[in-house]
Order: sequence, then C-alpha cells, then structure tokens
Amino acid sequence: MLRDIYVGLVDDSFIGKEIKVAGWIDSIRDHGGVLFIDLRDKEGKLQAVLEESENKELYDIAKHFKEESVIAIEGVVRRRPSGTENPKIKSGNVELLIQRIKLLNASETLPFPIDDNVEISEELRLKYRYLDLRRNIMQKAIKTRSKALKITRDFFDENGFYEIETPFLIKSTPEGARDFLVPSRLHPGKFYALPQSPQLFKQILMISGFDRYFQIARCFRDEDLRSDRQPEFTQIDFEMSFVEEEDVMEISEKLLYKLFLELLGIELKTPFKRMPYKEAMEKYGSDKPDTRFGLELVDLTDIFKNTNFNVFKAAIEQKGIIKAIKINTILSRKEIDNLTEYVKGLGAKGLAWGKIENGEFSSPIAKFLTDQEVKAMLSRLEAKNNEMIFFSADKPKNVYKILGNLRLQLGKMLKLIDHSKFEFLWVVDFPMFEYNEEEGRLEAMHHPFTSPKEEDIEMIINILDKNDKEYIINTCESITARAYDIVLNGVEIGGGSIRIHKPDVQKLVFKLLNISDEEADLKFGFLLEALKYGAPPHGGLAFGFDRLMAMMLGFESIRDVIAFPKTQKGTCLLTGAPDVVPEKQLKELHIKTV
RNA sequence: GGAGCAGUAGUUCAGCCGGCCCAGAACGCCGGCCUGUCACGUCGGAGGUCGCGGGUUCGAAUCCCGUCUGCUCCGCCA
Repeated sequence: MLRDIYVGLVDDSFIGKEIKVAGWIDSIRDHGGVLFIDLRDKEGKLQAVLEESENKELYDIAKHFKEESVIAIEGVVRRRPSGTENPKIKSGNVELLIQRIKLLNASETLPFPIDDNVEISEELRLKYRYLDLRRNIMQKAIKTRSKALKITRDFFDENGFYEIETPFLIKSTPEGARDFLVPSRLHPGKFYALPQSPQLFKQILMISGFDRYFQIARCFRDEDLRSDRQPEFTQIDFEMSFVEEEDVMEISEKLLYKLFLELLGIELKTPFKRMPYKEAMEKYGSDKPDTRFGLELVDLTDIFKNTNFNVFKAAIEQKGIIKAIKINTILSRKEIDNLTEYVKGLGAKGLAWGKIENGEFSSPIAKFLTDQEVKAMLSRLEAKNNEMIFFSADKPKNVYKILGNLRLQLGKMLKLIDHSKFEFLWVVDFPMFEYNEEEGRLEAMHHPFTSPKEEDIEMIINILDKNDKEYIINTCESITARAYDIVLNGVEIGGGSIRIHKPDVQKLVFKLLNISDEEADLKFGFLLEALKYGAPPHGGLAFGFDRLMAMMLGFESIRDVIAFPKTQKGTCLLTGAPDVVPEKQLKELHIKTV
C-alpha cells in the first residue's frame, strides 16, 4: 500500500506516530518559511506542515505544487500548537509534520474550482465529471446512494425477497414509452428493445412461484428528458404474490421508513396518507399533489352555470369547468403579468383574476359578472379583505393543468413551502383508462396489466358489448384500477398495482385498449399463455430510485445523484456518446442510415 | 415538435434602451514578499475569436435574422 491510513481518519490517537499517507492537495498555503498542505481523500482532510528551516530543498520544491495534484507524504503526526486548532475538520487537533513528499501526479490548472460554494455551469460539470464528482457534495451524494442500495438489498433480503436479474435485451412491446432498440446481428432486420421496466418478467417470476422478487433495475425510455427524467434510470422494483394493495403499500412504507431513519435520521410516520385520484385532481389539479401547502382549488362551475360572461359561458357549454385559487396577498401588476405569461406557456388563453381591497371586489372581469355571482363566489371562497383570486375556465384537463401548476408557482412565490418537510402521500383509485383524442382510442393509464377493481369488470364487459365510441369515452373514466402511486413533496417517486392474473380479464382489457386478439397473441402471447397455468394473484411497485435519492439529498435534478448523467439532448458530455460508428459495424448489423 | 432563460478572461459574473468598453470585477493563474494559516495576507503581472454565421449602422458585446450548446417547462414520459 502507498499509504497507512486515510488522511480523513487521522485523529488525536495518532499523535507521535510516523505515518505514510496519500491524497489530493485540497489547498496549499505558503507563508514564507512555513508551508501548509491540506491533503484530502474520500474520508476527509488533514493539514500537513513543512518548515523551510527544517528542509529548505524540499520546501522550495513543494511550494510550487498545485491544487488537486496527487502526492504521498511521510511524516509524524503531532498536536497542533495551542490556538491553531481547526474545529471545522475532524483531524483539526493534529497535523502531519512532513518528512518526505512524493509527487505522484501533478495536476494542471483546473477548468473550475473544486468547491461546493461555487456554482459551475452544467456543461462544464458534465464534461469534467470526474472533477465535479470530487466535490464534497457530490461525494456525499454518491456515498449516500450506495448506502441506500445496501439498505434496500438488506431490507428485501430480510423480508424474504429474492434479487433476480431480468434481461436487458428483450422484445419490443407496444404501449408505453418509446423503446431503445438494439439491432440483432444474427437476425437481419430484427431488433431487441431495452426494457422500460422489468414489468413482464417480474410477473412471470410470480407465476414461477418465487413469491417475492426485487431488483435494483436499470430502465430505459427513449423520451424527451426533464430534470427528473433520464433516458436510463434506476428503479427499485419489487413484486409479491398473494397480496392486495395494502400489503404492497405497507412493505413500501417499511422500506422508506428504514431508508429515512438510517440515512437521514428521520423517523417517518406510517402509514402515509391516502388520497383518491379524483380528490387529488379536484383539490390540487395534479395526480401528484404537493401537500406541504394549501391553496386548494375551489370549484365555481355551478355558480356560473347561467352566466353571461362569455369566457365562462363558452367553457361550460363545452363541458368545461370553472375553478379558482385564492391567496391571502394582493400581488403587483407586474407579478400578475408574470403569472399570466406563465399560464400562457401552459396553454391558457389568459389569466382572469380579482382582488378584494378596501372591502371591495375589483377585477378586469367584474363588469361581466352579476352581483349575485360575485357574492356567491366570494362566499364559496371565503374571500376576505386583501385577498386575491385566480380563475380558470376550460375543459377539466386544462383547468387542472393550469391551476395545478399555478398553485405550485404561487406556493413557491409566496414561500408557502416548508422545505424541511417530507410529505408522503399515496394516490389511489386511478382510472384504468384514458381516452387519447389524437389516436381516438383508450389507453391504459398505468399499464395494460393493471387489474381493474373486481366490481368494475362487469362494466368492461358492458362497454365491449355496446361498442359505442361515445359511450366508451363517457364510461371508461369510472372504471377504477387497482393502482397506486406514491408521492413525496409533489414528486411521483413510485407506482404500482395489483396485476391481472386471469387470462380472460387480460384479454378483456386488451380488447378495450383496441389491441386485437391477433396482436395480443403476437406481442403478449407468452404472458397470456403463462396466465393459464396457475398464475397467483400478485402485485408490486417500483420506486424511481434516482428521484427518491434527489429528494432525500435536497437536489432539484436527478442528474446530481447519478454519477454519469446525460444532458437534456441525451448526450454524454464526458465521453461524447452517442456517436457515429464505422460503416463496417453497421454492415454487420444489417443497418443503413438515412 | 414548441416556449422561455443563459452563453463576455481558466471560473463566477457585471456591462447589453448602440459611441463614455481597442470590455471590467472577484476568484484562479504567474512572479515577489511574508514562520501558524486553514476562503491566509500583501505587492506586481499575464490573460478575452464578447458561442458561431450573417445583417442593420459612420460605429455592434449591446439592435435584427439564423444557428449551435446547456438548462427549465409544454407536448411526450403505460
């Protein structure tokens, strides 16, 4: 070994000992006659000292060493002179008296400082990721992530789960996200897909009788990126046999409890709150509400059902709704303008607002409203003096999107969010289906293997019998799925469901999704077949591990908890992926670029 | 596919309603001084295709058009 101990672990007990250490020069200070070198490794820092009078030759060389160079030092640990202790570091009572130094690798001047307090552009951080990762905050993030994985593995092991790997090279299936494809050399014109999740395999494993499975699974989705979405990401994926919703939620809560306790010292209160999807949408305009603050949406549709105000009238005529958010401050004209721009970006035509000042309601739309309407509305909103109201009137989907996002924006703006809180919430009773207007067909809201509630199966059969588009659109929403999402501070950190375990129900659902028997056989035949041979009732959940870690560590983006993330355009600035490949490689794969 | 923000010394930023800018600060870098600092101090110095291309103008970092890159968001993400 080139060293006896990590510098960060040297403490009072080493006083008087001669040791050999190695690490990076965190900082170097030449005082003219005495030189300080703070040596750093993954465990911390240690101050090393060299006096010119002791060794002039070495002093003159060492004073030119640059930060982030890698050196090895031999010397004796001694107590620091009284009054020069540094309480900020663990080894602050002692220092290493340098006898010999070996320069193992000199560093050139860095492209940016290795310092938690300096914000460096994302571009540079990703290009020089190895330097970025040297920063204390990133070291901590990666370390915590590793600990979290260890805790997770132990937890599932202790609870009778097997960790089972599933393939990366799989069959592409319709539905869901766009697949990443891998060309097959042995089968010209054919492709593997990378898994969007181990979904089908974990179900098959239940049918195989393993009863409880988990996996720290890498998943791939070829969709546009966001601060919380990378093309490859990690799920904590698990599945259990002979369970119902509550069982899956309970084990999920236990894992989170353990992670928060052991990593953050926080004791979570379980069970977490549950909220039906419908309530989440109606009160928060979101299926992943941030419940750390109020500003709930209030429905005003009935109050304005006979209104003469054209904007509201038109919305109601098109099966729309009118909702409002009330805040207890009056914003400036400029702030309102900014919010208007914001909601326009979400597809709103404008932002109607009103305020109560000096006991009077005033609003750009006041002249279109009757006294009765205003009175009823203010009473519904319990609006008081110096409060302000924002309206949205549109199809429900748009109103939820606009007010849901406006609510988050207002929460931030008015500083209503307590950032020390961790508010968990289960969102339950999701609809099974969503109508896709563009494609004119139903889509699975969760995925097509999610079980409908037992009592709703009848409804599916009815819908199929009627075969009437209008009826399908109107009825599909009331079919409830046995699905659940877990939300933390307004971020969806996991989701799952009880799956279909009977082939006939699975066939019904495929049929409703407009997947023909033929196509179902072609794409999911193996699953339908497997369901015929004693498939146990089963269900599970997958956590978005990157999101969970980002939340726990207080990062805005999951890039900060991934060692080597990609940019918003999906490129790796460190290595330059993706890149062109030699013609020969393409030829072997039977591929031509266009 | 769309919208917004950003791009100026190595880094972080200021300048940007055209001329006071052949661009400035801090940190970093280079050199000198300094025996107890730990964001050391101090004196001096070097360092810039103002992302790129085009246009308007007597004159462009500054205005216009296009383009590239990063970020945030909408669409998309079962």
